[in-house]
Amino acid sequence: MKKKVVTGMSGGVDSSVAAWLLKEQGYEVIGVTMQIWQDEDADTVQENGGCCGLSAVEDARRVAEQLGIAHYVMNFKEEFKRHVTDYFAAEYRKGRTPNPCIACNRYVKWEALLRRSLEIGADYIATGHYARIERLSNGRLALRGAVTAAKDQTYALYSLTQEQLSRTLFPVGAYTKEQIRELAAGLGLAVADKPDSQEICFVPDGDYAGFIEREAGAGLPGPGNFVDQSGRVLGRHKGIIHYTIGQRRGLELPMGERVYVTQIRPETNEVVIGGNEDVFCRELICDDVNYMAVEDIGAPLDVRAKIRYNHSGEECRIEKLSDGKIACRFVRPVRAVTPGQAVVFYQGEYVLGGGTILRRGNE
RNA sequence: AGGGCUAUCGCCAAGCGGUAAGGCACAGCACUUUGACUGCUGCAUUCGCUGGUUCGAAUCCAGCUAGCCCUG
Repeated sequence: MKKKVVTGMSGGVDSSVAAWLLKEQGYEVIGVTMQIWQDEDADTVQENGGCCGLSAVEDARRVAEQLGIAHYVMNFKEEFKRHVTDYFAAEYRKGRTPNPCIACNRYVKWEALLRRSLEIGADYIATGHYARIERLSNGRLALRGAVTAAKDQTYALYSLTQEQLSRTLFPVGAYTKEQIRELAAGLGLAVADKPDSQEICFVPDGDYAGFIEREAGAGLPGPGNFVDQSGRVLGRHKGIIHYTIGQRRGLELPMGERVYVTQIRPETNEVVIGGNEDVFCRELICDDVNYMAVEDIGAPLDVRAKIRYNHSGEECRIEKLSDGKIACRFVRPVRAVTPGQAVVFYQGEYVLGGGTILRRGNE
């Protein structure tokens, strides 16, 4: 009997080809487009699409029809609002910098979508992410980097549990982006040339602060002081939610040299400013850890860590602390360790695990 | 109300008679399936104001205005 797989179809090239690949592999494919943000609103439909683009449903439906597979729309607006949108605003309000894609994967795709998929009798869920899943010799399932390192998306998927991994298929992970586009073109899919998505899907204009203001309304932290390391006031800032660690642009501080945000202090509503050298450090602490390639870690381990989505990774030694947090000490200083962002640990091409950055370590 | 100094792009700042450097900020674009970083491009027909000298002035002269400092 054919295994059933629900494929999340965003209307983009990757997930479209993913659905086709699975069908070719003999699965019974059910295309599902998640309704997570706005309603299909013709005048706001953008060309860029995206992992959760606004024109998603229409494109996905057309592809499904072309591929000869079933297609449904599932409403996850509530889950998305609670775990992504609200979380996003709450984090900024606390002076942290969230990664909404990771939250969306963790709570919306691999909790809500997976649960509902299993409920309708599916054996797996699949997406168009560039990653591979492999069974290790220790019996654990782990993510392995995509064949094209440049497109690798394992960073955004580090939080998947063994149970979730055992129910997941990433068919495009074994291909390069070029191959995927060629396959799409060969199939005559209209989305073959659709641009890659970028920016936060629910903030298509890039103005995330404006989004938070519109969504959160009143009660946001207001203007405060820009200060230097020694506490000297350098100017006024527009409110803590407008800044992130390592940021230079938008500060409106003519200091004569380039200056960057080195710290955000929600308690005092201050944003600390410093030179480029001040945004580097060699240690960080993370919590909310998910172990993937291993069940746990004992002795300190030398691994490679990525501290943001587009990060080549840096050698470091990780050590588990008594409270379950992990201290990560880098061989070379890393730039802009940012609370709220994820740190993902790699052993070779495999994801060992990862966590949420809490703060810089004690240097 | 005597004496001195300074007034060049939003901020800082070159320029010293030959036809407005640079940095920061800012804007746009590129890069990017998070926020950032980074890169590229743009950004004073005009030098506090008014006259004068000169072939030619931001650069010299005079007056005015403003700010700073010193002296009753």
